[in-house]
Amino acid sequence: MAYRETEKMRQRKAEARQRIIDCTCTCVAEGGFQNTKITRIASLAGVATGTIYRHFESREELFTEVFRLSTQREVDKVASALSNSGDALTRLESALRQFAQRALKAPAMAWALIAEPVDSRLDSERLAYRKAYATLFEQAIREGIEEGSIPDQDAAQSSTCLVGAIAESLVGPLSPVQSGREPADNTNNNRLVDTIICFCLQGLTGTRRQP
Amino acid sequence: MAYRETEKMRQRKAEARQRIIDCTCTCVAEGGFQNTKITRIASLAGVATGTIYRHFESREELFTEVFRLSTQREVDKVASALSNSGDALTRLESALRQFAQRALKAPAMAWALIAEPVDSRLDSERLAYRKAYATLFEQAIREGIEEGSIPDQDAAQSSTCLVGAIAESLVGPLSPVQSGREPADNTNNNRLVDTIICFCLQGLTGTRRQP
DNA sequence: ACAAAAAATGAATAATGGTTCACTTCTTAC
DNA sequence: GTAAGAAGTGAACCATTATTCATTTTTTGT
Repeated sequence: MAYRETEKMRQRKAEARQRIIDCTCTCVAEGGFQNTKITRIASLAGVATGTIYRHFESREELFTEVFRLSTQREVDKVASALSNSGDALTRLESALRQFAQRALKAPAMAWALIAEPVDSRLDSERLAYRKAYATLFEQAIREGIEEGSIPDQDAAQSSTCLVGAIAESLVGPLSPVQSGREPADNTNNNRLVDTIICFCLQGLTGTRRQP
Repeated sequence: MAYRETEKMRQRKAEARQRIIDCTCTCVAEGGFQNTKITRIASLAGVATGTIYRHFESREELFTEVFRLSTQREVDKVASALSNSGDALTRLESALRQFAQRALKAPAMAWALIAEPVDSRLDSERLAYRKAYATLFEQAIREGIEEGSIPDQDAAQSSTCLVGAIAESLVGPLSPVQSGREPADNTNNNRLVDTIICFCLQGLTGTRRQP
């Protein structure tokens, strides 16, 4: 025997893999998945194109991994907002806010995750991502109904509406900057988020609110 | 002079063009835009592939045309619902219902128009399609505010939420049938539509409703 | 130092289906 | 019937990148 994988090599490989993932994220944040070429990732990561395939079955698998990691981070933040103390409605409001605000803070990546045209396999990841949000919201709505802070309703259906209303509202603002559109500032973004949340909470509670 | 285009030829060409469009619709209703091959359209329409290109610049242009025609039909129905008599809120409700119900009645085409992963040029048609709905809803909300049937709010923003909530709610039910999913019946569809509409109208009015 | 084994390389390859275009067929006017 | 011109044909072509794989480089244990 001559070569055995050592801890050092295992670590070096893990680093390369991570670097590939990070550089893919960079590319995606530059121009979405569509425009992300394997050659570009390789050159950014300082490896040969063939090396990518030592770490990932295919471009698609790499993209799936990046999509999952990126969305998991977002979903976790929303889950964390929902796990705070307070009544369900208040926690839900802060979770919805988290969802929208974080997207507007990192618009390029959010656009790729929410609205970029991607091929069908990546699109099914997107469905799962939206479903993950909906499931979290649904649970919170159930709790709200239980404790009385939210009126009785079809929690699964309402949660889907919440995801749709927020995502649709983000599509415009997130779309890659076109000439002649002024860049969104924090103030505008905050007003936008308030308005979306107002609609969503009214939809949930059937009680008039001021944005 | 020898050959001049006659009325007869003009008509024959128009018929061929229409046949190509119709067969494209058929293909799209079978498997979406993605799976629609030029060769299949040609064979269905009884013309050679090259003939398609006598009528349309490219596959993409043909798809764009089909997308526009199909969506226009839907948007027109919604516009027509909005032009009935009655207060704005009532007309809006019937328009939203129209949107959702028609989609569920022709699920394959609706899926292609609303949720199928398509390439970016067709996707911008989809944005325009959603924008067209939103603009119609926005106008009705304005009228509602004016006449007092809807409380004051950001009509543009609310209309976007309406489109998002409905579209997102349709994605699941419209998704190409997977094994193990029972086919939706009218009763279920009607309940689904009622639930969506309830959320939407509560979001608009901030007044509790029963689905 | 050596050889076995793994990892890295990157130029060549492959797959795909939309698109082209040289040719054939059809239409029209005389 | 004829010829000019348009429409129709469909097999061959092309463009694009992800992927492959024969070769080179690196790592490891003795």
